[in-house]
Amino acid sequence: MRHWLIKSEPDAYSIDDLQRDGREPWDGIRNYQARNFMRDEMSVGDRVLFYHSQVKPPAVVGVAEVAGDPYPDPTAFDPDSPYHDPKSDPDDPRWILVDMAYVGHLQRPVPLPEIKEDAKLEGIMVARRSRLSIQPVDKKHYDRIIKLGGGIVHR
DNA sequence: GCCAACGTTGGC
DNA sequence: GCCAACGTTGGC
Repeated sequence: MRHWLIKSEPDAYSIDDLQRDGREPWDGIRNYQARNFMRDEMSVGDRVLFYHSQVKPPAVVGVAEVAGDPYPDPTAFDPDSPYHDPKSDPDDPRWILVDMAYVGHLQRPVPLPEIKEDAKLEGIMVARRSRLSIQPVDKKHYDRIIKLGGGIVHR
């Protein structure tokens, strides 16, 4: 099993939204590296840190899991979607996604400044100002974040 | 709101 | 195929 981190702006889609929905297609990803992770490297059941960006402070707030196999992102074909991409041909889809399912909240959020200061989290991608919205996370870093967050709780 | 980082586009 | 211009992300 691999571990990941996904970023979301809570104003657009928060961990509470994922809890309410239970399962959600992770659509709108328009970065090739992030797409490749979903298409080629994620497996059902992989655990995913859910990170809130664009808030003060940014923080890991919960955990999701990969809920299904990859398939074409339908929003790419929808002219009314903000994610519409006319260059994505339905016969050769450019954008691929997986569904994410809610696992739980962290007992308390782990803010970015704390991630940066923690010696055991040295090298974690999100501390390096990476703009990638889907990032692989080492198991030891994943475990450390869960520990700093006081464990996973179901609200 | 600023701006650094960085991915994408398009002219040549 | 290079690279300047441009657009977006996202911390601060």
